[in-house]
Amino acid sequence: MCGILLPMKPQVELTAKQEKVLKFIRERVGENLPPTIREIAGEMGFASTGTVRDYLAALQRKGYLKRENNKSRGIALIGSIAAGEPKLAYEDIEGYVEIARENTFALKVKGESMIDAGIMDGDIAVIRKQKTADNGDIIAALLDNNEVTLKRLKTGGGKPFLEAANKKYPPIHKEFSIIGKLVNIVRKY
Amino acid sequence: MCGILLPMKPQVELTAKQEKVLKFIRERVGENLPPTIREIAGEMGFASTGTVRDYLAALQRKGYLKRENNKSRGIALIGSIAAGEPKLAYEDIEGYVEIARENTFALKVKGESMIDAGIMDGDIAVIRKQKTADNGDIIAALLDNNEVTLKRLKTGGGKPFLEAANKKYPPIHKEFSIIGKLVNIVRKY
DNA sequence: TTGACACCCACACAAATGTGTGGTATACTC
DNA sequence: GAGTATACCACACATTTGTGTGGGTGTCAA
Repeated sequence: MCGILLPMKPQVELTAKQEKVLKFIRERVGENLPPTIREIAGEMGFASTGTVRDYLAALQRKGYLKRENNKSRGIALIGSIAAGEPKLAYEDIEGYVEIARENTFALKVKGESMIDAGIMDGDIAVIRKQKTADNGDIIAALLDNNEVTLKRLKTGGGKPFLEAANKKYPPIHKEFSIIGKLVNIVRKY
Repeated sequence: MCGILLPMKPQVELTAKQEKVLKFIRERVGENLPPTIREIAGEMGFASTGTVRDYLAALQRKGYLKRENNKSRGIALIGSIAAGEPKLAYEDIEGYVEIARENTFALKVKGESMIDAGIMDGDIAVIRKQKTADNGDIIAALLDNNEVTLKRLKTGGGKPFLEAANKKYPPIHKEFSIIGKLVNIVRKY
């Protein structure tokens, strides 16, 4: 199955207002910065921090979040999915997906020669510049005709060569130099 | 052939120590809570908060992060997608590769059921939340057993169903609801 | 009636946190 | 030499933030 990392556990019912507070917290956590107690109060229109504490205590008791003492913004969500209305488990969502950026360049993949490695026509390949690579690495290589190509490097015993990830394409035994190593693939739908 | 094109903006160089500070911040942001100035000082072994401020100022000047004034943990990274956070990107041909960020969440793909669509185990799927989708769209669907799955939506004539992109997996005709539509795939090597 | 809970408030206090204003030293460029 | 950047420090200060204590209302079930 192409399932996904999402913990499931029996849900305790929330009231409408608790739901609203939780929703706000989720939004903020999604934006990578959990709210402070006073930010929650401001958003909800509460005049007292004590009110927010009541809510946080309830949400914690019901298993929706964890808190760290004496720590600013120390609210962490606990993932869960409720039957019916999907509640997305932010805990298992990658907080941020890092794309290599330093000493890199990007190129757009043309063709199908790496399709068995899950690299498709039109994908963006992020390449980190380096002159060497290990056996099996996918690299950007410069061929002697000045063409740049994305292939798997093979350094078995003899002379290194380039291998496509598509049986229809034969290995390349021509001269080449390594431009860099593939570090990311980004695809748009 | 896999080929060509590329420009990529040269990054402003960081010193080794600046790199180390940035790495720590990235780790913490990845754990969904940016560090405080004193946490950075503690980690780096600095005795003064002023030292950290010098580093943050340098990293900000060089375009690696943004800060919000008078806000605890108000450090935001630039150059990585933080679910919801503005700004990703790094250049590619036309300017930069943008990854959808509004109203989205990210999931880590498990399994091989979409491999024929070039989606592999461990890939990060960026999903835009929406309740409907078109025939042929790849969607995140919530099954009745609370499992979330990534599949292609088929709305031919009769009842909509889910289709894997791997012949070994049969279509799913169970009840499901649409959580969102796949807008990006990001893979790390 | 008692108790548990949801749902609010005021206010004080301590801790955490960001900021400001000074230092010192080295290295490099112009 | 002046200027700039890096790389540290000390310390005071204001603000932000979490916490504590105490108060109130209403509902609902036992």
